[in-house]
Amino acid sequence: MSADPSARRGIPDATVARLPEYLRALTGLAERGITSVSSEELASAAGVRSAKLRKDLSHLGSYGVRGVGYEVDHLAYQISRELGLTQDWPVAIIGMGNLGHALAAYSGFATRGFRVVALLDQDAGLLGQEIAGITVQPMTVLDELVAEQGLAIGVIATPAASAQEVCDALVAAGVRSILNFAPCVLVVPDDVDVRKVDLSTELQILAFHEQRKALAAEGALGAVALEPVKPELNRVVGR
Amino acid sequence: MSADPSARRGIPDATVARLPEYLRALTGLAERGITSVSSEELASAAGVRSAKLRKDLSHLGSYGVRGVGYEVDHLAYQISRELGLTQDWPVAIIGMGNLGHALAAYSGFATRGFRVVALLDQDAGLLGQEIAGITVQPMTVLDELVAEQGLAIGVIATPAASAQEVCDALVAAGVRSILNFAPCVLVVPDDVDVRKVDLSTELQILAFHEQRKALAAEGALGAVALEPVKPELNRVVGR
DNA sequence: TAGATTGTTAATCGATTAACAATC
DNA sequence: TAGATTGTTAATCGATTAACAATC
Repeated sequence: MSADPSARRGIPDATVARLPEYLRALTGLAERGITSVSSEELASAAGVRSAKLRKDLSHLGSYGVRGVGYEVDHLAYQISRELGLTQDWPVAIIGMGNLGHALAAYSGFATRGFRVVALLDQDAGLLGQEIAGITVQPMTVLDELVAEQGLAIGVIATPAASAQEVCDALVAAGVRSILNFAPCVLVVPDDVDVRKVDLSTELQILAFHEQRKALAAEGALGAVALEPVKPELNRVVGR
Repeated sequence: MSADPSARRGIPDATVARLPEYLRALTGLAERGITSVSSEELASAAGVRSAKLRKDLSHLGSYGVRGVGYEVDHLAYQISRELGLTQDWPVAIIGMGNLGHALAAYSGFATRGFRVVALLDQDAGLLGQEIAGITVQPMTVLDELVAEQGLAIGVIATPAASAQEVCDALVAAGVRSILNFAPCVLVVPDDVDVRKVDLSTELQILAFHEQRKALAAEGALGAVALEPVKPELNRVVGR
């Protein structure tokens, strides 16, 4: 609404969801030694239109220079700060099955201010085992993790059947941000945020569009062009 | 627009994205022996408001009975059909690192009409190895998979550096639906759909909201209630 | 100054919500 | 018929887009 940084409140959800992609694009440019970028170039690297990018960035403040563009390092820093990535976020992963294993070993977490401080499992058989250099602990250490390590984010990688129970334990310990990989709806208090990643759901959405394309190819839908696409770098369906 | 099923075209993206969740909720009800459900009950199980559910379902047709509700099995079938899940979808996973391993072993794919028909990797060292009962093959078999197995969906689980190359190979072979786990933007032709799952992005969005909550708790944002929440079962941020 | 590009405006589009007439 | 619940309407809200004035 205003260029005054103190007046920026309520960044739209849709904008927040795109900031990480902008940040990644900027990091890539910086690695290639590029120090300045226009909204057109950055938008192209992030797979969006330039108007959308400028609108998004306008919610953070006025960090560009008219006629010139954006300074890569400065904009990257501002986005990092807005996302809260200038601080360190301790993360716990619960559920050490195949997915939990993969998440524990995933280096992408560490790259952006996230630090896996604990791996937990309800299965006593896994306790003490070491995964990606971290010892698997029981759920009972949650209170301690919150109090002593400042744990604020929990990642649920358990089967659906135990996800709600694990979620309840996280909430009881004071964790208010949860990333849920279990294919189920979690019931939480209002002040707890849940984001869900569901592999099967993503495939089902793809299948819907794939089916449409197959039907269109067969001509079953007549001569109507099914999706009059606009030119865009990365055609992302849905969302 | 109309209850005539032949007139239903262009189901909104937001609706399509929720259909898998409705389907899952219905499956759960069916397993518990429940044969009939109201929009209020089903919405609650799926974590949305009943008005939204009814609006969503109205795009598929008129499958409820006023004063009574929906027949669980029938509605589940209609949603399955709409999503294209009454047919079998062959899927190939490319990139057999930690994540690829986990995806190959993930049983959630098989439950809903998806069948992993191939595991591929560019690394010759992995070829011939067996993962989750499937032999790892080279990228060169792609053409054959499309021609003989009807492969239509590819899952990219490679590092970001090779994702575009793998994507190009998939597109060249005729795959038009891609689920991308690599943290990068893929450039594809207009008729190819890409959905992206990015673990790090999800955490960054959580961090943004977590930071806001921490600031609010400190009182740094004054006495203003930060997010006047509406009562909803599952509080999901963003999207 | 002339050229370039931002930040903002205003129009458009799509999604959500509450309310209720239709109807079982 | 009375009670319940759907499917639809209309209002509201939020996101996208194109165009351009501001300004480096």
